[in-house]
Amino acid sequence: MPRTEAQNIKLRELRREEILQAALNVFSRRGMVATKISDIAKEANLSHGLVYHYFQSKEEIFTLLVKRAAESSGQIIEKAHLQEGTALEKLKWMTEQILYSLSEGQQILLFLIMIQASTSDAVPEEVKRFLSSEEFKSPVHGLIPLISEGQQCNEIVQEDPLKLAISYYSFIQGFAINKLQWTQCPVPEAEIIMKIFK
Amino acid sequence: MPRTEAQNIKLRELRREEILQAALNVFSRRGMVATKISDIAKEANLSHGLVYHYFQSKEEIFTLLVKRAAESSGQIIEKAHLQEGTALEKLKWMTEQILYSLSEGQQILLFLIMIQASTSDAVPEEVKRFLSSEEFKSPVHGLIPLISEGQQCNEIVQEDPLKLAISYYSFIQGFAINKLQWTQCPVPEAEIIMKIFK
DNA sequence: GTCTATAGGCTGATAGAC
DNA sequence: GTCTATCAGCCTATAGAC
Repeated sequence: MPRTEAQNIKLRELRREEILQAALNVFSRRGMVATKISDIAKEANLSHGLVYHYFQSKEEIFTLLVKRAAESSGQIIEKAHLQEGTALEKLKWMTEQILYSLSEGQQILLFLIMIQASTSDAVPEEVKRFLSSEEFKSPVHGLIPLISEGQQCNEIVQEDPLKLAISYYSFIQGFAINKLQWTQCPVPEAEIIMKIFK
Repeated sequence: MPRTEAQNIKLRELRREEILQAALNVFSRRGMVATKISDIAKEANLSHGLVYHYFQSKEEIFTLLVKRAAESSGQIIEKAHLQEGTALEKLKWMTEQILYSLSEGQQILLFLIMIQASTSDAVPEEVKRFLSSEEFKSPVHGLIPLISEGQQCNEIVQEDPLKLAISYYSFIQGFAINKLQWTQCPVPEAEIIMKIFK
């Protein structure tokens, strides 16, 4: 009995995910340009020709991962807004979530893809367009409303919210990089970084 | 009258510097692999063939720049140690120096080369060897003595010095990246980041 | 010292067998 | 769906003219 159409679509989707996951692993450590299609194929245990059966090009794969990373970083800020408690409590919750997600699993790899995408000139045009489009909201700007809210009820120091947001996000990005360089580096407590708001 | 030998050496050294500077400009934005020798040549206004008259390979140029960046980041920590004042004052002085140097000139480019070198697998073997050699002392470890000193006279909070050093250095690295992404981003005051030590 | 021309190798992408 | 073989283009590095 042949597989139904729905099953075929599902299988195809599964295989695409396998390839995307493999690509994420190699892209995040080697960057887009230095990664060969054959590296991705090897990581996913299939032939390089097959990668092109599922994706049109290396650039398409990279672009998909960048969009996924952007979505993921947008979601955590959204979730923080929806959290119970004061603005400062929401920020602390978010910080704990991020530090935890950076210390386990592959969330950190999405983070690094995002850093690559936004710091390198050698990325597909579509990535550049996406990052400067309305569709993409930078994490720094997503943080500002939360910080301003905290300042209004005097939970957070009266500094330029933009500078605070940049400081906060710098720490997060920098920690992701540190973690990649040195996998077993200890994870600082959320309280340490929260001090910049006090 | 022909140039003396000394003048020739000097001229050669100057031209090498021009090429190194051009390479730093393009490497820092595109990464080593995505940078073509012809990109460097174009940036330095000379032919790609001539680059090979002064350097053996693209990898040699990149490796030289990594070593230069490592030296530069080591120097700032050394200078901080030699500064007058308490440990906390030394740290603040260093933070101001770094934030200033990241907001002007090309110091930031060396910083970014260092980040690339230590986060990417796609770097020359010699860079990997250098970064894991005794010769190279990571900034995080350079900071620990200063932090411990501050803790002994109770200027600095009694937290794991390693976690404090990681937090501090994460912020610095992250800010360098932010600055690259968004050149006109405002520079936070040193006081903001110094709060993590309080 | 500086350039242009080119060799040689690698890789992204495709074609076609199974 | 999956693989292997291959094409075409690009890039590093060299050779050789000026």
